[in-house]
Amino acid sequence: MPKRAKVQARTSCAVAVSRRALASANSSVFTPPALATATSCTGHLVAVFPRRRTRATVSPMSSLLETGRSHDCGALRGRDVGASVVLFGWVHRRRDLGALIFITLRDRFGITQVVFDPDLAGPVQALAATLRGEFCVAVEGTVVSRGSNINPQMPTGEIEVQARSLEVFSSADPLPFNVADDAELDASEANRLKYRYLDLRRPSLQRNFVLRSRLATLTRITLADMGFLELETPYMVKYTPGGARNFLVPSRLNPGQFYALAESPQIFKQLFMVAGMDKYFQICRCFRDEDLRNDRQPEFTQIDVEISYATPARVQAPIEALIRRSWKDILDVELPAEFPRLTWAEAMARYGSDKPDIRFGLEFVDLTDLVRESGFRMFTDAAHIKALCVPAEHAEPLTRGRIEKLTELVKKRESGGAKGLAWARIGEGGTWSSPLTKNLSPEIMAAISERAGARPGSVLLIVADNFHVTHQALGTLRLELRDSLDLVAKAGLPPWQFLWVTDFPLFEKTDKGYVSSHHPFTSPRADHIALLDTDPAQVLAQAYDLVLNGNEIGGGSIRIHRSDVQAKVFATLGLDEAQIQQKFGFLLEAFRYGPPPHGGIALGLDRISMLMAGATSLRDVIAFPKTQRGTDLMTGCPSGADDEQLAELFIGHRGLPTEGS
RNA sequence: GGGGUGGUAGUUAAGUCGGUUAUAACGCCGGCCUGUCACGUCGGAGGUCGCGGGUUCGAGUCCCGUCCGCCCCGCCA
Repeated sequence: MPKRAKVQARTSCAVAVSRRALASANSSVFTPPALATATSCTGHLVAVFPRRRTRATVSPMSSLLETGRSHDCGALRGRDVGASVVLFGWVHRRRDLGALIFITLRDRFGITQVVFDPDLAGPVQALAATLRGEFCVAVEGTVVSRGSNINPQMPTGEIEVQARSLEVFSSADPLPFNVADDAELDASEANRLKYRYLDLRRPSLQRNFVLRSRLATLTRITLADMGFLELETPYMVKYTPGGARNFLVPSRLNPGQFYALAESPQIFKQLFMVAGMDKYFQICRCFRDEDLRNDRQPEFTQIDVEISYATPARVQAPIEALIRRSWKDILDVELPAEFPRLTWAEAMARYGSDKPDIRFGLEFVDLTDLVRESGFRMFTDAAHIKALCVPAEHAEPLTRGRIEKLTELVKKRESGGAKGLAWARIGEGGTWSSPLTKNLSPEIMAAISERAGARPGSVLLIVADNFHVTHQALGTLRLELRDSLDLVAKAGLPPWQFLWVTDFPLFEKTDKGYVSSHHPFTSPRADHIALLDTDPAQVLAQAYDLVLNGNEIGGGSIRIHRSDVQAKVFATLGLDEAQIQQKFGFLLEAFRYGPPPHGGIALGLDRISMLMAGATSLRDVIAFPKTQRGTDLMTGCPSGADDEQLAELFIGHRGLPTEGS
């Protein structure tokens, strides 16, 4: 309250000063004082130093808003010197040298310096002196060369605008954090979210959203050019438990019943295929009531695609084209003509991940057959014995102490829970320095070194356990070494490494039986359909993920269009006929009426934007994101609803924590 | 549900072993300054140390609880 009053005082003082300045000026030079009044017809503060006009019909009363801007704040260059311009924008910085005042004016296109020269601008000067950071203003003036004072750091640094008139659209309270100091982020995450509209003014975030917008536009252009139809699916859909938790929306017209917010348009896009839409896409919001992460928000945006008569290649080709075009147009990066493909089994065997980062080597070396008969208990008991061989040129930092830390890492439950980490440092002449020397014969050690390509100075890191533990532990270790040894930069590969991972298992076995790895509409490989009856765990899916630098940015599959196959999959998942009919009856019914074979994919628009922008959090590419607890600090959402509305929806509180409990 | 980490002026941070008036930078307010560009310079104001309780002669600091931000595991078909 006092703060606001202060600002208003400052502002009205400015009016008085500028009036005084106007009154004291040589009136013969000015148009009548009434024309140079301090408030424009639109109610904005304005100070005008009238130009000598050839046509008296131009009314100086007209606001600069009416005039409109002639350029954005990133447009002017040396070639524009002499031009008369109108700029709108925010006061980025002010440098008040007393008589001479510099203002940098910012909009989303750039920053331009404005100079208020008392010798030339007269009464405008007094108003200019009242400007503060983030005032929203209009400036009218002449583009002049900066002469010997050019600023090579700014695209507009050759020139500046010599102000003739200034109009303050609105003043600004001192900001809760600095918008102009963008390079060094000077705000806490909480404040950034509370004042998101200010955070979004920062040039770096503006760049992210320009990029995101271009990506969305390119998606529409590229896919539409290829004959895809942009179609919409409902957000309010039938609640089907299983999979991600749904947000529920109570139905007033159907008391006690709920819609679910769609966690994906999956079923509807398949029905589009049944409907003959052939090639569909949508830039679509999805909602999942799961815990948040740095790269997971409860609502996020997918580029959703489905095509009829699909094969994996026919889905992947247009996606590759879209990605290639986006990287070319937005980042000016040429991507390879075809992205490499790895089966899931290969990806796991070589990288211990279904989304491997292939920007650096450090692939797993399988030692199982070499050490199985070694007689060493640790190895004879393990189904999978694999190693990472850190090349000599990168291995120097791996001291005993560092290896000790890595051992603790792989023992953690979340990194696989390995029982330990065996290691060996290769010395001159190939001799091992390792706790294993007393357990392994020289022949076996030599054979391991040879297979791993170990040379003097190399370090071997070995995990022996079951499939899951060995691969997860070494996969975690591989990424840790990537970061701590800076392996990506040292590898020197192109910075964008795309990869298709294919042939995922159709099911995962859990305590409660089989669950879909992808979703229950994913088609098994044609040659694996028979296995559905005999060994579901072995069935591979016609599913594919698109991976970029170790991040899953999309996933899709060929769908089941045969009701007999769909029935077998449902049965394997343990659904009985009643459940199937209740959840998916309408889909199976649709499949009775001539469904085309079909398949598709969904790409994560947020994640792709994040990676393209070089951002480290999904929040930096989502305009109004939620906190990790799923709240919006700016609006205070979620919130309670009033009793009247709750009664209308037949909703009461049950088991809600009460105050003080 | 679990693990980690943080919360001190408008903002970002420092604050030692528990001890004098809680410190700095930026921002804000006032003065000076006609070529700055993170302008400079002189001065000033500004604090519920997240909140509640406890230990103590004395708590920003130690203990217990709680709220909130962030990171991770589980979870995300």
